[in-house]
Amino acid sequence: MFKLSRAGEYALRGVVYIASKKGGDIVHVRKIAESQNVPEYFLTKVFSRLTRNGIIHSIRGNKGGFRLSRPPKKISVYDILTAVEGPLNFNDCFICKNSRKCKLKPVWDESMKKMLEVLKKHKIADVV
Amino acid sequence: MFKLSRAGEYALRGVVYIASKKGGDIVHVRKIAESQNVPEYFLTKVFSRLTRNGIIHSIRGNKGGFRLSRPPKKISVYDILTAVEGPLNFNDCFICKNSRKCKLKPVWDESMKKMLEVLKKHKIADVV
DNA sequence: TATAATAGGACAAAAGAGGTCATGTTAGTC
DNA sequence: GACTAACATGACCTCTTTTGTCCTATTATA
Repeated sequence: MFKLSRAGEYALRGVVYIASKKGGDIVHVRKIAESQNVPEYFLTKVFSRLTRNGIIHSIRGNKGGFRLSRPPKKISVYDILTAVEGPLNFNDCFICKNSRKCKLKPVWDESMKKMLEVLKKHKIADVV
Repeated sequence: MFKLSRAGEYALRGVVYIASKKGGDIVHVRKIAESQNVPEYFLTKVFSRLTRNGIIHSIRGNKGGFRLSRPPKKISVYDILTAVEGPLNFNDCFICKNSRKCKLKPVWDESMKKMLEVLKKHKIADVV
């Protein structure tokens, strides 16, 4: 049930990899894919989601690549996962769509909230 | 990513339904399926997992059915989900299988732990 | 013995995840 | 300006997992 998707995993590893490079260094997807032993084309997809969501910045054209769009201490694990997976919306996880007095949903929501708090608290700078 | 499976949802709703009945009352799967508007045969499957894992007790034969195998205040949401989904093992969710000094895994583990604490804390008696 | 319930395996259908590819766009370099 | 090497994106394929159905066996009651 609570499994991290490949996309999420690759995104985290990719961002950590970029963060481990010097400040404004531009990194190619191929380089990352090779170093992390991850399928290149798939990683491209994942990175474009990170780009669209403002986590990383892409430079197109020859000599292009990616760099972080803000310092690692300002990017949380949560930011990356939501960028890749869409909002970790616990309203989707409704238990009793039928009854609005369902008491299970608050439990589920609370558990999600606790989890996300942890993911928000930890920044990429902490895990490089 | 963090979506409750149908199996998990049905299990929770089924157990809550049984708990809402009088003490030792025996309930038929068909009855539950109808009242919860859930596919009967699938619910059968889910319930057999709950039975195997000691959450509910099955009575076979004519006039058979299910009842809780312990009082609702001793059954947590966590118990039910793990019975249905298998252990919510966060070791499966390894991020960097490669490097054992990966700093992402502790973050993931911590977030899982927080979430599961909530699911363990809340008992069926609280949500009936 | 008939009946009505659970047990569980086999299997089909549907959904989702993971991965690949082809084509387009962009910008640096010669 | 042409060439080249990078990202952007949509289409598509494959594989796995989840969800759902059905059939047969087993069990217990009346």
